[in-house]
Amino acid sequence: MSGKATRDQIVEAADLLFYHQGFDHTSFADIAGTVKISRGNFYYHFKTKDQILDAVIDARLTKTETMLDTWQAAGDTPADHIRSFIDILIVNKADIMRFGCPVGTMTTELSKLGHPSQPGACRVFTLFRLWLRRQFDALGRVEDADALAMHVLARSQGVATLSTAFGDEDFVRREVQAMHDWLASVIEGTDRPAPGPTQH
Amino acid sequence: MSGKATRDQIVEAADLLFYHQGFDHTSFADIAGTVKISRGNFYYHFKTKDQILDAVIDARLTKTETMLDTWQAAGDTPADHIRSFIDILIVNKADIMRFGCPVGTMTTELSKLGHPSQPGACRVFTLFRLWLRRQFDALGRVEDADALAMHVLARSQGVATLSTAFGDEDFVRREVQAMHDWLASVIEGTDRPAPGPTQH
DNA sequence: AACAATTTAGGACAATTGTCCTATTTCCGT
DNA sequence: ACGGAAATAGGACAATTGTCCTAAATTGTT
Repeated sequence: MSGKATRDQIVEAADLLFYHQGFDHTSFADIAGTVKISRGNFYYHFKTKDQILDAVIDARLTKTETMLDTWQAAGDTPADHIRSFIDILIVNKADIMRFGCPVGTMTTELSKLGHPSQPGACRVFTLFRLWLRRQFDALGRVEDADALAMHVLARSQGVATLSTAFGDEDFVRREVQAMHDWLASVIEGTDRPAPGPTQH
Repeated sequence: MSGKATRDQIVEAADLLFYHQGFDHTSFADIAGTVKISRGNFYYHFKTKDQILDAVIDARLTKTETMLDTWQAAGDTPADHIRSFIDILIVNKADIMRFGCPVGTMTTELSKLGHPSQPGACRVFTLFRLWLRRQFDALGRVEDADALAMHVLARSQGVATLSTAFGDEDFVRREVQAMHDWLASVIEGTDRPAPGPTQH
């Protein structure tokens, strides 16, 4: 088999395992088991476990970039783009309720471990942040575009964390709807909107 | 030394280490190192690592219950009580920026590990949830009190996660202010408020 | 002071960890 | 078909893990 293909399989399996079990709790044996490769063969592709982590982060970065580009290229309005981001919570609801947000949980774990790749993992957040910032820019909220982007990120992270804790599907739907309502008030209102959940 | 005192020291040290490094990544050697106790002595107080985890969860439950009772007993208005909760993000800002929220990060980790004590850890969330629910009840928002409580919890969790990722102190202050503004609109408004961040 | 119960220290134990080496197999250009 | 490079398998290695046992030390009571 081509070495590149094996390497990709390792990265893909590690990506999933890091998401499902966490980076620290995932062992070489775990990855080898899913890829069906001997443990010794790892050393040919990656010298250390940290190198696998960096490869996973790189893969996530490019995958996220591609997804955002696709949404952008769909040609909808900036508001539609933001709505697409919010709806990740619905589309990936099953996974998020079991394992949380891949980005948030990994950055938190790496922070606790004091791992040197924490800033790298955080760059995925930055990707979303800058992309959302551009959408709010296009909506005319130039001065507070970054604050609004961070607000959307924070709301999403909070919903993800609590959905993992409680496993309450209705809660997720309710909060997603509240975020959509909030976004609508941001778009229509000339004045700054007051935040909070609406009823449904 | 009395066995009870040693046991308490173990639980206290484990509590901090689980918060700082995560449950899985914390070893008996780590705890023994901070308590200055021989590794063998653990077995007298706790048979397994999971028993230590349960003891830590119990300790957090009673500590949280005490804190909430203290706030309640202060005799302020329900709105003041909710404001006290929101301000945890400011009071514990330094720790939260380094290690995240103790409750959120532990429930997430235990979920990923498929650990049997995950529901136990989640009970700390439930403590906050029911307490917040009572405050919104007292404010007259009886029908949607639980939804409002979950909303406050989610916003706090989101701010905690992103503050750990980015380490942005201003972001925390901004979002806390936005939560206070939102709360004010919930209290004053007869109609259901529209959510979102206000400017400062 | 002597005794029994509680508490502690030190280490054994098998299993697992990440890392690394070497022999073997597979692949591809000639 | 052959030779050299790429890729893989299998295992060695020291270190660490959670668990568990036993002897020694400490404590409190008589």
